[in-house]
Amino acid sequence: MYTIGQVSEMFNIPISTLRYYDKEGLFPDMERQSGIRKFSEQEIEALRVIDCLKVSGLEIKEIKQFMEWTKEGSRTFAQRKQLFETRKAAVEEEISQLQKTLDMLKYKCWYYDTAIADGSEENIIAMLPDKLPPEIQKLYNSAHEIEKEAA
Amino acid sequence: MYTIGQVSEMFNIPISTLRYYDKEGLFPDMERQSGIRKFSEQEIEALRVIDCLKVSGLEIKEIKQFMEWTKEGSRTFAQRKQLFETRKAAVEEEISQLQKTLDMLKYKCWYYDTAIADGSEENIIAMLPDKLPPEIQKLYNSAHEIEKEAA
DNA sequence: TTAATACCTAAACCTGACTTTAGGTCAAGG
DNA sequence: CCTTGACCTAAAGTCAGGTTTAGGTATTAA
Repeated sequence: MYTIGQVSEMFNIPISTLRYYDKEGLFPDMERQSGIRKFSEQEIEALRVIDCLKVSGLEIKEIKQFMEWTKEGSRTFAQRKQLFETRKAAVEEEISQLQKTLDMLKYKCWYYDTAIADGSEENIIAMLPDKLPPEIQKLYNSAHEIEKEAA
Repeated sequence: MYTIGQVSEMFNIPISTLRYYDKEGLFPDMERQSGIRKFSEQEIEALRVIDCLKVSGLEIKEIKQFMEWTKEGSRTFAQRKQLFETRKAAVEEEISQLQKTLDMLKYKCWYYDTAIADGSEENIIAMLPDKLPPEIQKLYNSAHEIEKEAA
């Protein structure tokens, strides 16, 4: 059993945030001893799930909904599973968005590397939009949503 | 040259957002014809960069800063390159966070699959924290930040 | 005994990124 | 001529997710 201060230290989350989460109903079963919150393993695991769902794009209200399902026992297994499946798909989608962002960033890094070496952007601009070095052209196309044309 | 309405359609961005970006200084060179905004290729490319930097975690103010650098010409190549390098590192970091989130989500999917099949969580709980099936154990460890212990 | 800590609440406040509102200009079509 | 549609501005409003403030309790340490 941990106090709010200990949990705050362990997870590097402000105390005010933990209280806010509690107020929002994210720890529905948390016990208290003369008014003082006692975080058990259950709440610790809840914190990991909260972080996971938050990162996956869920709002606090929706996370609360999930926490309520867990209180309803085996009746809600299917709903909970569905939620995680949906979140998984969302995160996979987000990763692939970030990969595209990364392609743009890599392209821009190359762009400025080259501009610095050349002292100007002129040479690069002359290569646009399809005479870039092959590796760079791939990044450029990905970042500009240019699909390979039919043969 | 495009009107704000055309750009809004092309990129699926609300007109109000485009005006907001303009007001925040994200299109410092945009021309107008009798008060009406004219989006050129320059602003179109700016929009792609805005999206990229936004996704990478930059705030609007910081993106404005970048747009101002581009106006200063070759003098700011190095700063701009540095910015993209930093953003690249940030996005790589975020992707790896999402990978860990994905491990948690996969673990939870397995968890509820199994719980549904068993009709209860008991069997699973009995396997915690280190008697899970090997593949699942990996996900669990990753999601719970458990490093492999020294041999 | 008093002063520092660690905890508590309710309610106000903050921030970023938009969105909405209210009121106005201007060109084309019926 | 007058209405419709696409544009414009300034300013107020919204929303999520916290954070801060103000005031209070309980335990411990000098």
